[in-house]
Formats: sequence, C-alpha cells, structure tokens
Amino acid sequence: MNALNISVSAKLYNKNPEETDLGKRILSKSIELMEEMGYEHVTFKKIGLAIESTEASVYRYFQNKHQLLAYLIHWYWGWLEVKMAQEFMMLNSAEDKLKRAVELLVLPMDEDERIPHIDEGTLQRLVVAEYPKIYLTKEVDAENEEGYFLSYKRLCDTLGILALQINPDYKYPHSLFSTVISAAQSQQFFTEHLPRLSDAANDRRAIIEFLTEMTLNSIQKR
Amino acid sequence: MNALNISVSAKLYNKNPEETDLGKRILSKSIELMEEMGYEHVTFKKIGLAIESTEASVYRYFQNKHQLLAYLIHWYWGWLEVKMAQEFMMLNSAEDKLKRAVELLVLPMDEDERIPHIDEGTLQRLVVAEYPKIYLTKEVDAENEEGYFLSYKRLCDTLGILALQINPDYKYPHSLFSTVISAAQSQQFFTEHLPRLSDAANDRRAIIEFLTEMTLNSIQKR
DNA sequence: TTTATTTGATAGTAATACTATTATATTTGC
DNA sequence: GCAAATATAATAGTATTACTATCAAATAAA
Repeated sequence: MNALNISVSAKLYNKNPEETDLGKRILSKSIELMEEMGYEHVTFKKIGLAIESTEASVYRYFQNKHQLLAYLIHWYWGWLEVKMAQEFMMLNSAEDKLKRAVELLVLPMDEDERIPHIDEGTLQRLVVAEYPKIYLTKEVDAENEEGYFLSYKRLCDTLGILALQINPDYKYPHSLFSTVISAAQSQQFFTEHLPRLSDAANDRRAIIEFLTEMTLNSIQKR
Repeated sequence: MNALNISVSAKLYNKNPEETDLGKRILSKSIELMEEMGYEHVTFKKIGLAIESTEASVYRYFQNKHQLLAYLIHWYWGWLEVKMAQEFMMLNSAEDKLKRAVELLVLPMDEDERIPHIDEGTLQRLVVAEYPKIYLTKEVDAENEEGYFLSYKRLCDTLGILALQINPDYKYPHSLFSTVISAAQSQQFFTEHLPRLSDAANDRRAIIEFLTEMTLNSIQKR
C-alpha cells in the first residue's frame, strides 16, 4: 500500500476493481477501449474479450457501462484534485494557484508511475470526449444522491474558494468554475473536431490563456 | 407558406419532416417524448406508437435517433438565431445586443404560434438536457462535414462579431461564445439537478447576470 | 383513372444488455 | 495441509433495441 489511492465511493461499483488484478485490468482496458472506439461502441462483451476474461466477470465489478464510465470520470477528477493539491503547496498566491489549475485542466498528463494500471493521459482524453454523458441523464438526481458527482463538485468548490480569496465579494464562484472546467474540456474537443467553435488552432497554450483571462477578469473587483 | 421556416440541411433527415403532416407529428411528439423520458429511453417504436403510426414510418424520415436529435437541436439554434436577429433590430449597441442574447439563451421561451407543431419551450428544455450528445461521438468529424453543427457555429460567429465591435482586439470570440452558450445550458441544468455546481438557486436572472458579467469582462479592453 | 408515392401492418435479424447456472480454480482460515 | 469460502470461466438464455424488408392499402399526382 505504498501506492497512491484515489477514493471512489462504493456506490460507483459492484465490487471494488482496485482490489484485484482482474479489476485493475478492467479499468485499464476499458479506458483504452472507450477512448479508442468511443463510449457508445464499447460493450462489456468487448471489454471481457480485451481482458481475456468474460462479459460476466465485468458485470461482477460494474452494474453497467454507465456506472463504469462514471467510476472512471470520478476517479479522474479525484486524481486531478490530488495533483492540484500537490502543486498548490509550491505556490503562494491564490492567483498563481488558479493559473496552475487551468494549466492542469488543459495540459496533457503524463503517466503517474505509482498507478500503473491507469494511463492518465488516455483517461484525460476520455474525459474530454465523454464527461457530460455521466450527468446528462434522467437518472442524474438518484445518482447524485449516491455520490456519483462528488469529486467534480469538490473540485469546483476548491477552486471557488481560491477565487474568494482574491475577491471575497465575488458572487458566482461555483458557476464560474463549473463553467471553466467544462470549457477546458470542450475547448480541447472543439480545437480538434469543431475548430470554428474556438480560436485556439490546436494550441493548448491559447486555450489556457483564454480560460485564465476569463477566470481572472470575472473574479476581479472593479 | 406564410409561416416562418427554419432551414435545416437535407443531410439531417431522410425525408423532410416539415413537408408532411406525419413528419410534423414526428417532430412534435419526439420533442415531447425525449424531453419527458430522456433521449436514451426513447425508441422509434415508442415514437411510432405516440404518433399512432409505426416504427417503420419514423425510419422513413430519420435514419436513427441520433439524427433525429441532431435535427431538433439544429432547428433550435437556427430558430434562436432568427429570434435574436429580430430582437437585435430594436437595439443599437453591441453591448445591449449581447446582453439580450444571453437573456434569450436562458429565459424560458414562449410558443411561436407561427410554428404550431413545435413547442419551443419544451424544445429548449430538451436542448438543455441533451445538446452535447450530438457532437460527443466518434462520428463527429463525418457529421460535421455533413453540416450537422452549422447552426450552432453560425450562432457563435454572430455573437463573436458583436464582441469584436466592442473590442476589435479581443482574441477569443469563438471560444468565448461557445463557452457562454454551453454554460447557459449547463447552468440551467445544474441549478435544477446539481445545485452545488452553480450559485443561482433556481434563479434564471442570476444565471443571466453571471454570464453577462463573464462575457463583458472578458471582452473589455483593459 | 392510371400511376406513383406514402403509409400501415407485419415479419424478421443481428446485436445489446443483461441474468442465471455450473464447474473449476484460487485463496483463506484453521 | 485440508476444508470451506470465494472468485472466475464458460456457457446458455431472455427481453429489448436498432434496424431492414416486404407487401397491401390509402392517398395524391399526372
């Protein structure tokens, strides 16, 4: 147990995939498959095949594909929060922390060797491509009560608190950061697939600058 | 043909639903059904039943559920653009126009009696609940070439041009308005389902204020 | 009023999203 | 080291979904 562990609510799985080898292979391969062929085209049968096991085994860990995606995305936000906390220790001003947070949202991630079964870079691309699908459903209220979205909400809170350190009177910290996090994802998607919806021709630094300006200009007292 | 007509690319249907009575009933009922039970739970069989026809008839108009949703959302953005153009005629400054645009994105729509087969209010709620699903797919590039997202892109352009009237040096007009439009949708969803992700407790005016501030502060020369 | 087109009714297929069962490994407790 | 518990593999089966195809009846157009 020297490895870093991201806590994921027990409601997000049937059987904890982090506890077994097969479970870790499911995580690893489903990230790969979903990123590669897209959430809609993945089935538990295909995952079973990829991990050289069976459909039934995957069902033992996750109730369905939706829960699996929710798990992976939840894990991603939890992990990003840990990353941010680590980096924030080296920074002093709230403004520097926010700037760094935006960078971490947009820059490609390198593999964290403490967690060999999860390829953070691939997971990040998966999140960019799929994340709104976990809450844009009719089951959102029930799943919200089960804690499906806790790590995302916590991340927004954390950043919102930084904003209030810059300007305690700012009225919309939660709205702002749910917007910024979401825009960080969608701008990455748009530069690649719908470039007319962005001004950052495949240039992550431009996305970062856009988001940073938007964030700081919104918060600033005037 | 005294009625207003929103142009929708022929790639978005098999057979133009606006041209027949059955087609219009499909539009009308699928908006209702999708809003009510959510995109995932709708099937062409259910739509067939609701319009007192058959599954096969629905397939004659749309290749699949995804294309149908894309049609409806495309129609919505097209219609919103027309609405905005109408309202902009009564306004002079670019700033006033942008403010009004944000209001139109967020305020509930009333029925346009020129188009009796489409309930704009219900359609707006459908768009809030489902719109990213039309581009978050592996088919996005192919569908983009077919013009699936033209009305959305046009809307971003239009608003971006207004921003440049306020500040010709602003570097991110497309990114800003794809973000603002998207945030207008997601903030509505969050206030209802994930309130911790917004600061506008079921208050559309607060969403409007948040977005308007964010927009104008981003554009402003400094 | 013949011809073409649209719709309704029905059937059928392959894939999906599961649930269930049983045999075989593998691990754990004693 | 062995019995008991647990995890997995292999397989089968079901209901639903996402289509495709066919053909007759109704309607519209030439």
